[in-house]
Amino acid sequence: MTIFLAPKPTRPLSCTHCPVRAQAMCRGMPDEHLEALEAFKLGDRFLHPSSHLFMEGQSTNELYHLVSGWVMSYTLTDDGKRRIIDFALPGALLGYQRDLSGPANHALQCLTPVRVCAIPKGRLFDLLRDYPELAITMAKDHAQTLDGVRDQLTNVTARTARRRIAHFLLQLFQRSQNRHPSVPGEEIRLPINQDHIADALGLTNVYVSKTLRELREDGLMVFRSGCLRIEDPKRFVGEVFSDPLDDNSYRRLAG
Amino acid sequence: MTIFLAPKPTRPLSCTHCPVRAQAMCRGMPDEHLEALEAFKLGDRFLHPSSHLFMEGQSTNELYHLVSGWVMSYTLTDDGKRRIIDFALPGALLGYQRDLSGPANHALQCLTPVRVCAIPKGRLFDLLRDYPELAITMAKDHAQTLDGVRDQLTNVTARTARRRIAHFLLQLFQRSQNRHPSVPGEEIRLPINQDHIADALGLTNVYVSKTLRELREDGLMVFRSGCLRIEDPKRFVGEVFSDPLDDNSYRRLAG
DNA sequence: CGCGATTTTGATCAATGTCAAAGGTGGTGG
DNA sequence: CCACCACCTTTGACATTGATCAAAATCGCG
Repeated sequence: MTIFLAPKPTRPLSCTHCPVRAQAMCRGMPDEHLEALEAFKLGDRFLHPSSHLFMEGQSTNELYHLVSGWVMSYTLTDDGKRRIIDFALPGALLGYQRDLSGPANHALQCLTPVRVCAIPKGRLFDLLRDYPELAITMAKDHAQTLDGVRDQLTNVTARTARRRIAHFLLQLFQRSQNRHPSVPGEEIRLPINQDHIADALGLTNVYVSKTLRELREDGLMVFRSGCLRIEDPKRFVGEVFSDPLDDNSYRRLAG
Repeated sequence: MTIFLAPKPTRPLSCTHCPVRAQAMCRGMPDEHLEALEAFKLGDRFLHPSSHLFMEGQSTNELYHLVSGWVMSYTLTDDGKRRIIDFALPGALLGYQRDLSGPANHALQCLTPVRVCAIPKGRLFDLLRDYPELAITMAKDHAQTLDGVRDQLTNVTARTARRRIAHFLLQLFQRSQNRHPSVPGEEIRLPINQDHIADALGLTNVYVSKTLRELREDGLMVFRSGCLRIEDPKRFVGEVFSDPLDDNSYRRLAG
C-alpha cells in the first residue's frame, strides 16, 4: 500500500472565490469578514486518490474543509476489519472530534483527487468566539451530520441487506446529485466499489455482490465500476421506503 | 398506552443552583451571565416514566435540557417497529435537529421520572450569537454526541450479537457510573428492559434473552429487572475490546 | 391472589457469512 | 498490439447466526 504524504500547504485561495463558499462553515459570514478568515487558514492541500489525510490514532493540529473530491472516514475494528463511518462531499468539515487535541478516533482517506483547506485546530474556538455567525453555522451543520449518522444507524440495524444497500446507494445518489445535477436517468459517478459498500453497511463483499445482482436483475438499478444508474425510480424508492417520495424527488432521480 | 401531557412549565429554577450546572450547555458561562439565561428559559417540566416529551412528526417550539432522569429517543420504521437511537442522561440537550422548525424526526420518551428545562427554539441562535461561550460549549457537546453515535454505529454493524450486547451494556454502565459513582462491584440501575436492548441493537428480544443468559452463565454479568452487575470485569471487557482497559477503568467497574 | 408485562425455552427457518476458485477489467511495459 | 498483473467481481457449496412462532414460566404489583 502506498501512502502519499500530504504536501506542504500552498498559499490559501481567497475565500471570496472559494468553490464551496455556499456550503462551507463560512457561508454565513458577510464578505467583509472573509479577510480575517483568510488570515486564519493554513492553506490548501492537494491529495491523491487513496492517500490519507490522517490515520486513526495519529495526532494532527489541523482540521480540514473539503473543497473538492470525496473523502471517507473509517475506523479499524479489533480484528483488523475496516468500518466505514461515512462519506464526505465538498463543503464538509473533516477531523472534528470530541478530543480535539488527542489522537484521531478515525482515519480519513481520499476516494478521488482531493483538495482541502487546512484550519489550525488550536485556535478554532477563538475563531468561534470572535465570529458567532460561524459558530451558528457550525451548530446547524452538526445537526445535519448527526441526523445523517442516525439515519445510517437506523438503516443498518433495521433493514435487510437488500434494503440497506438500496437505501445507501439512494443516499449517495441524492447527495451527489445535489452538487452535480445530472440529466435525468443518466449514470452518476460514485467513486466507490463493492468493498466500500460492504464495509459501510456491515455486510460481506460477497453478499453485496449477490445482492447487487438481484437488484440489477429485478431491473431496479445498475451499479458497475463506480457508476450507478437507477433504472426504475419508483420501484427503487419503494425498496427503501414504504412511503413514496413526492413527484419532484422522482423527477430528479430519473425523469 | 397512556400518554401524559406535559404539564405547563413551572417557574424556572435559578440557573445558579441548577443540578446540571456542570454538565449542561451553560457550564462555560460565567455566573454573572446566568441571569440573562434565566430570563430566556421557559421553565421546568416534570414528566412521568413512559410519557413522551414529543412524538415523531410532532412540531414543537421547545428544546429541552435534561435536568434529571433518563430519556430515550427513537423512530418508528415503516413496518411499525421501534428503533431506539440513543439514551440521554442528565445534562443532555434534547430535541435539537437539522430542521429545527419542522416536525421532529424522532420521539423522546421518559424511562424514569424526568425533569427538563424548556428552551424556546425560536431564539436559540440569537442566544448563541449573544453568548459565544454557549456556542462553543455546544460545539464541544456535539462532537461528543457524534462520537457516541458513531461508536454505536460501529458496534451495531461490526460485531456479533453477544459482543454488541456486552458493548452496549458497558457503555451504559460507564455513562451511568460517571454520574453516580457506585461502590465497586455493586449493582447499577439501568431503567431499561430486554426490549430496549433489542430495539437499540437491531436484535429480537428473544435472542437478547438467550444471549443474556449465555453471558450470565459464563459468569460475566447479570442483567435482571433493570439492574446490571458486572461479575468479571476483566473478561467482560475482553468480550468487548481486544485491547484491555487501563487499571483505573477496571477499578471503577468492580474493584 | 390474580393479572399484565416481561422473560424464558424449544423447534424450525431464513438471511447472511465463509471459503475457495474462477472470471473480468484496466493499466503497464515490452 | 499483446501479455501480464493487480484488483475487483462473480459463483457455488456449505456453515452459522439470529429471526420467527408459540407456549410456558416468572415477575411486579394492586
